[in-house]
Amino acid sequence: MVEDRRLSVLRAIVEDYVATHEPVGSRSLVERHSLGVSPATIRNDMAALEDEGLIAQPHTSAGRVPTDQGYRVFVDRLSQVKPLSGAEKRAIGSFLDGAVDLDDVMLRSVKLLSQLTKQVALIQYPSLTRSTVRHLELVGLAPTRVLLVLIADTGRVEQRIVDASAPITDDLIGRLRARLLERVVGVRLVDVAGTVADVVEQFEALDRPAVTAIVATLLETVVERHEERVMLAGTANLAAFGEDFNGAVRPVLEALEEQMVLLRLLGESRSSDVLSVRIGHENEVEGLSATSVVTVGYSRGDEVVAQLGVVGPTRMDYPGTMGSVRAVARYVGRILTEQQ
Amino acid sequence: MVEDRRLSVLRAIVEDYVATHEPVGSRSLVERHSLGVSPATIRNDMAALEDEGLIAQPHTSAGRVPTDQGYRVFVDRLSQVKPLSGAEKRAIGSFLDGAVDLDDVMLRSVKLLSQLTKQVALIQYPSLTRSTVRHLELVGLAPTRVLLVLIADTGRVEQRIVDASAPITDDLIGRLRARLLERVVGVRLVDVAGTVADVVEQFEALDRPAVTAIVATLLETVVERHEERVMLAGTANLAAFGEDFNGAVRPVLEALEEQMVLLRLLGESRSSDVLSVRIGHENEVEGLSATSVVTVGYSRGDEVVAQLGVVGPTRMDYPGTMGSVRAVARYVGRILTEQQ
DNA sequence: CTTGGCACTCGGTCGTCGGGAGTGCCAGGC
DNA sequence: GCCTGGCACTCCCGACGACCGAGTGCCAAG
Repeated sequence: MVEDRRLSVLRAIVEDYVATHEPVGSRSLVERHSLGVSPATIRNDMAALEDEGLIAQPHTSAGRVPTDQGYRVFVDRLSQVKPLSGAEKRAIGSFLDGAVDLDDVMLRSVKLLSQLTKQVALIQYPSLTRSTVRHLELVGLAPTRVLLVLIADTGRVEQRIVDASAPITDDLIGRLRARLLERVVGVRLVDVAGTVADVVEQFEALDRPAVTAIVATLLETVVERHEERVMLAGTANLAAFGEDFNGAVRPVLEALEEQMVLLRLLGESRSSDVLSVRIGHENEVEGLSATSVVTVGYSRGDEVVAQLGVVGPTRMDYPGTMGSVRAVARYVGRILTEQQ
Repeated sequence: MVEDRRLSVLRAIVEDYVATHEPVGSRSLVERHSLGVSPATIRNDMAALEDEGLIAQPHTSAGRVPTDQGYRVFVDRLSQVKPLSGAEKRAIGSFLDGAVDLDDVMLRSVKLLSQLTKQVALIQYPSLTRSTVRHLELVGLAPTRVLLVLIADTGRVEQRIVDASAPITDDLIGRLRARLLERVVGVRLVDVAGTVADVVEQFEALDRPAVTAIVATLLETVVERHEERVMLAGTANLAAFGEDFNGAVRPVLEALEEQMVLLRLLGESRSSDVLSVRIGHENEVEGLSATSVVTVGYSRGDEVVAQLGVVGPTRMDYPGTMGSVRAVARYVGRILTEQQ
């Protein structure tokens, strides 16, 4: 009973702090929430919550502020994901429809998410490794140069210029193309290495240098995790976080410019379609210890193909953010699935 | 003679202000530069420069700061582009080599430029409209869906999913592909509309809906200025500008997130390979009136195909920035040209 | 366990006050 | 005519101190 009220107090503190961005005191707490007890009682509860490490005071005798642990408890036990309003859902639908290709879907989704949440949004491209090859094309560019284009069934197109440093005739390109096509179309990318292994041997010694170069590039394209590309939007919203935590903008921007960091952020909860929330120091990425990251996987068909999410200040509106992230993930999944 | 000294004073003020970020007074000016006259004389010159609108004082009785016009004069008449050091040139070379495709070249270049200048760098993709079609591919995805891939001789690949809402057989795809190939390969993109105009007529009535949809998408792809894509890097450096002009970070970030704005920034000096410098209010883009934009065209062969440049605070190191921008543009041009 | 009372802490704001940097002007010198 | 040293003036900035108010912790009583 008492324990319950304490948690209510914690919830109230989180909500007020998120709304006002100011440490919240016992008096304003009883005024804004009908807790049915006096400020003095609240103070006792607060002292207890502080002992548990869920809230803290910036300075002696100032209001309380939730700690990372406090947010953790709030997210795990005290809040529910807030579903979007009908208007918001319609906005999502109309915003995402009309995307012309995969890049466009990614771009629109990430912009939308940043606008909905007023935070920085990220989206990872659908995984290539799990998908299959839909088509492969070789185009001669110069005597020794070939453009290799690989089209996956996710709609993703990868292109590479191969410099074979050995002459490549159009005839050779044609034969190699045909041979490769019969070996890779419909094959999962991860399996391509196996199916093309003996292709080189099937060509005359004279052609082998060129063929080897092209096949090697193909394998690179397939193996290198090119699905690990991340798109970003809403960095302007960082300035708004900054109101309070100014100066911390720089490390955040730096972290966000590093693809590797973004991948770690999204990757930590890989291949799960359950909302993941990492709060403050729970993030292992340096420079993002004052931010929280909310991510979720999105699917194509019934398989989770990548992650999307947002980065924001720890004092964010978790229920709302989680609702938006989940909703956008579902819409993206729907679009990818339909676009099969 | 006197006029000359005044300009020297202006140059000294710009250099000191850029170095220190603080208003510069008459005394420190004579100390740091061997002007051969007394502070009082400098004060007279400063008063004259102020009358001409080239410098200003933030408050009565503070040092002077260059105005946008002052920077203008500095750039036009008082400074020379600073060539890069040998080490820097080598760094550029090794950094840009090893790019695997066009996207990679763009990405590496823009990152490099942002690191060299410690500012925000932009690069525009090579213009598609001026280039020719190298290859075109149609890939059937679903009964009514086709993936259209267009490869330009710049190395640029455009992809579109076409939903014909009419069945498309593999046979039809094959015939259409062959027909289109003979009409578009080697043709300049701007001329494609002309060469494919009568293709639809050559198919049976039954196939026309599908063919029309595909050709329409092809025309869209060609006409829509898809070359107008811009890549960005170094936004973290914005935080460093912010030391002084804090709070102004937000509008800048917002402006930079808008593709249209970036295009205007780069486009204003279109198709010229002469360094363009727009200072402060000379920029028509709202929110960037406290920044300067240095851009230059880069070429493929002997034709200027797009622009690249940087955005930084008006108090930037113009000679150094201009040197870096020009150098990177030359290297990018070289790579694109070799990669013919 | 709750509550009202009370003393205490401490951050933020405001006004005051020199110090210092810098200016503009003036009169004298080259 | 231009340069220069001197001088009074302006004004920003940081330090200092006082005050106010919000908020706390503790205690004794209900």
